Amino acid sequence: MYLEKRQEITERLIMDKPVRVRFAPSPTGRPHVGNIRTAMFDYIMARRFNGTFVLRIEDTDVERKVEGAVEYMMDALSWLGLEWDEGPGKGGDYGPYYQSQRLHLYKEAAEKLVAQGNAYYCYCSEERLEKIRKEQAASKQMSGYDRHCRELTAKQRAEYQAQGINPVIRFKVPLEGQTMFHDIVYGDVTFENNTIDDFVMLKSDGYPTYHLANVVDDHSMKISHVIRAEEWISSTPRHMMMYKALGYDPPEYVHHPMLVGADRAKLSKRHGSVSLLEYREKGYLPEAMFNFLALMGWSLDDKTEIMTRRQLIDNFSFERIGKTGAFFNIEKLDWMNGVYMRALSVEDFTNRVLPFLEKYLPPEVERPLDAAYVSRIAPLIQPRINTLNDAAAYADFFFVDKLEYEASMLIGKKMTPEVVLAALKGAEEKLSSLESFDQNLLEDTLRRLAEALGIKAGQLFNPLRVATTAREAAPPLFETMAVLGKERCLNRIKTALAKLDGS
RNA sequence: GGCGCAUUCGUCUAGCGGCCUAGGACGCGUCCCUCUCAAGGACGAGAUCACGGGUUCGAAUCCCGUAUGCGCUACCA
Repeated sequence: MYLEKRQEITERLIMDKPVRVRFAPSPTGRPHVGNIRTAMFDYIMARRFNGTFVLRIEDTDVERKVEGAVEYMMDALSWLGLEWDEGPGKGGDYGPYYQSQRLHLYKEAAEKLVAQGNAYYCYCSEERLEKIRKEQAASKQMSGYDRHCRELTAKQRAEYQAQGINPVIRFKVPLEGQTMFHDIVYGDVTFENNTIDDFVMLKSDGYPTYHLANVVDDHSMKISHVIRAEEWISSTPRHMMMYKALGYDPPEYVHHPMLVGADRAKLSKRHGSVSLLEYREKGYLPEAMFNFLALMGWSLDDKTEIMTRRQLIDNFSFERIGKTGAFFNIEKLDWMNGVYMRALSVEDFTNRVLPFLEKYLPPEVERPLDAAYVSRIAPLIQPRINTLNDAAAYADFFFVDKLEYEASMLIGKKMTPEVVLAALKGAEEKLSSLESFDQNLLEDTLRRLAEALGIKAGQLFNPLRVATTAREAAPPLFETMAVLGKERCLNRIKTALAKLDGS
């Protein structure tokens, strides 16, 4: 019943106005999986309710800005199929979509708030701010700006101005009362106004802080739902205050839990492999990644896990977003990627694995690879690897001429060199007289040979496997040999015999 | 320190007052299948639902407190 009520509320909120959501990354580096998961919620939400997905670049921190970060971001979004409807590369009616190109809007809003008495110029130096922070920390007082410039007289302002100080604009937070907002995931959240300090809206370089830019843009871009990580909950009351002072209607808020590292702390670069693009390089499939990421912090029911993009979109609902931080479990991703890999058609798999083989196979292997040959190998490796870049290490023996292994590998447990020698010699003889190297014929021939030699099938197959693949675990023998072909197999058996002689 | 949010198997999660002696998945173990390896199938171990009080005939589910974790506390986002 409780759930139904919430659902009703959500549906109504959605009906009220067209759904417009935005993903608003700050171009400070490679996009990590946590960022992208937020974008995914935006995308799914937009598609689910026939809305618009806006990409907006929050490049308001000149110092942290990283060259190429926007391209990385767009690359990552595109790889996952998170296509945006408005934004860089797409245009739209609410641009520009780079905040650095919208500076006049923020300035205008900030000055309006100053004129209304909701904000003020602050001339405090960084040194002073640093000093009060230290004092506050030492005396364990509440931290935050001490409102030194809140009630400056016109004369005082003129004096500071004359000193050539570029002021910041701070919001005048009410000293009393509470600010409350409703979050669709977390419910009602209330803050005492006296725990919030007079935050900076406009920096002295003329750039806005996140808080101001966010409010101005979400309003002017007609954003209906703000979807962002839980870390923003504490900032939301500031945003509410600005909406109110500016006379805007606030959007709906959907905060979602964060992705955490192994130490349960907010995911960041020090947690290692967190950049989304790294998963592409490691050979994960975008559809698996999409499915997996959607399940971090969201679930459909008590059992469904493998879902197509369409199913994920059609079944998405806020009510099913969880509230607790999720740890990125790579082992489960590996499993899920394997599921998706096995579901691919051979042709599709071949096309996807080809570049990975090109890249990771040893340098002596001639390039470009023969696509027809790869497509014969593909079905043998497809069910046995979990990521595309496992392919090269797993299937190298199909490509490499000189196999490296110890002679002792040929002699399995409960086997003697004599038996192995006889088995391989017998195989060499039988196989060389074979006209076709068909998988069924091979099996038939070799099983018969084992029988004739008076050994178990495995006692023949195992050394043969090592001889032809240089490993004890490999794809099924006869299929493998059929793909390798007669000449290569016989050569490898000869090499194995030589190794046995030498030992 | 202040404020906010959270807390169910190792991990991701189901659970919305009786269906819960808590379900599923990954991983792990045993077995089956089998030329090895995967895949697949069967079975199993694994959670006193953070703890303590309350409310109720009945609580993992509601309330209060405590603990712990995380987030915010920047002219970062």
